[in-house]
Amino acid sequence: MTKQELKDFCENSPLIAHHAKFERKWLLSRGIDPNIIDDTMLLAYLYDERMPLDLESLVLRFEIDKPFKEEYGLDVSKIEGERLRIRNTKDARNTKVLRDILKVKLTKEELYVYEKVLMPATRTLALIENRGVCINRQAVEQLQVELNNKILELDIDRLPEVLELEKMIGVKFNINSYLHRGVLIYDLLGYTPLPFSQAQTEGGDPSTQAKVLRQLLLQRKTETLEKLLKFTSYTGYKESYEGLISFCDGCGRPHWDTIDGIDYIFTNLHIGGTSTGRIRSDHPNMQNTPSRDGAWTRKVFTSRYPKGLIVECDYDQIELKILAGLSGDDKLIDDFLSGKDPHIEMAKVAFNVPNIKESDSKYADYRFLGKTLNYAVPFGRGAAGVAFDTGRTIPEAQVWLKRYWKEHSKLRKWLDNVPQEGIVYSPTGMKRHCDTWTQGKNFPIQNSALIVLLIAMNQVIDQAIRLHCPIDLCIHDSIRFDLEDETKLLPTIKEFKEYVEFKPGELYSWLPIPLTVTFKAGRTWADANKIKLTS
DNA sequence: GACGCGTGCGCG
DNA sequence: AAAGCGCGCACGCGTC
Repeated sequence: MTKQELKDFCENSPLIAHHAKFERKWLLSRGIDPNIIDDTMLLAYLYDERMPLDLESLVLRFEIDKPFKEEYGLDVSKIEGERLRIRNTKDARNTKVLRDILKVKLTKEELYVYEKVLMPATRTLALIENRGVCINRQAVEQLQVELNNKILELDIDRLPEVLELEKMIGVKFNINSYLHRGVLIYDLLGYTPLPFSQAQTEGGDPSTQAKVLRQLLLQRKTETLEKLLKFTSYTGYKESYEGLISFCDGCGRPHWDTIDGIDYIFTNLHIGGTSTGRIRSDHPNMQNTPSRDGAWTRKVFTSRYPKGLIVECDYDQIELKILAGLSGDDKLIDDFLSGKDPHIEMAKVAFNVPNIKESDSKYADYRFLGKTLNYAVPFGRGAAGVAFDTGRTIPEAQVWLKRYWKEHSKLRKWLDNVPQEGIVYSPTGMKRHCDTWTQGKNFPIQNSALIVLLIAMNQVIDQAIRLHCPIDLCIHDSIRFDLEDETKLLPTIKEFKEYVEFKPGELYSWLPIPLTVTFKAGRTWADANKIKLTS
């Protein structure tokens, strides 16, 4: 078969795949855009998100075929010739049977979201993965030196309590050992453990996580604890970037490559495998690159083009808007429609700072804390948790929570009516088998937001390529682009907006709030907030 | 020496 | 009665 014949066949015949994104990646990188109409991996995921999704497990689970003692369990790349042909024929037949079995098991709503959103998304994600994320290798090496210097400057080994600890245990202090940290903080530095369950480990010991240590620091400042906090975050970044640039993943595939002298990271974006429908990223995980305190380390990610810009498109408080729409909570909806910032509104009441202004030096910190509460309290964070987050006492938090729920009575009512366990449906048509009530409350929200992102990306992906501004990453509620020509920034995002923003009721009939985005752009990912364009 | 689990940390 | 949810990854620690 010639390449042209393969192209004609793949683009004109209706194909069934198991793992369509994977097949598409290979074909798309060779200029073939296959006409895949079904993906048994996605169908199985929609049927039961807890199931193992590999073909062999599914074929056995639905009793389609007996296990092949010799063939299955064997790496396909190690099978050759006639045996490979037999194996592939069996796989193809089993995939078709599996498709027919699964399709009748799904509801009309599930099939709708499958056909209209998830199947097209396998193509979108394949195109994104094939692009790769540009990274400056020299900058990474420089960053490692920078972080090393910061770590050395802290001079942890010379701190009196660390010396004492080493004398006590007879080995070198190890920041990664929770036993070492526990003894150092609670025994040698003499800090009193916080009285919150959130400040304890699963085993009941006082936790040594940074969040707890920051609370302890508010009570009593010590040089050792301050340095310890910095030390953990610096070593964290260092390890994170070391992982990023290590040549191979666990399966021996390179996940970064040099093409025409430019380095790229090729992450995997998985559409299945999460309980809520969210996209996962692994080998390496690009969805957890530092963006808060360590945002400056993102300077190693640059545009692949000499005159290019990294452009980021973030949805404005999408999950909170969906929560407002689904619950019909008047207070939340009014806040959004009157243009108030719900996070700073939350901070004003929760921290008792009604007059905080944007010019205040603590404004950003308060807004961030308000945001954590906005995404925690509705989903079940209680008085103890809120007290822990805000540094208030539990009785204070109880009073405040009571007021919050009184103001958001409709939200409360909606949340109380979510099924306590078992199958929970999202308005998108997808379902989840929930173990706890809090999972049930969270699922429709995360899932509805995810579907918005997928629809937006499906709509914008081809335009983005056409306008020389391809998508190269997505992180839950944001889409990352790499713009070739910086002078085209304004017209490009103006066109993108048409595809990614939605009017009230346009996507979800129950959502009376517009879904808007904020575009940010910059020379590197670290300064992709220098140019900011809001609706 | 390999493995599972717990802990902690990065992100949304 | 009390409870945030969703991920991936690296490391320590204990077990086999």
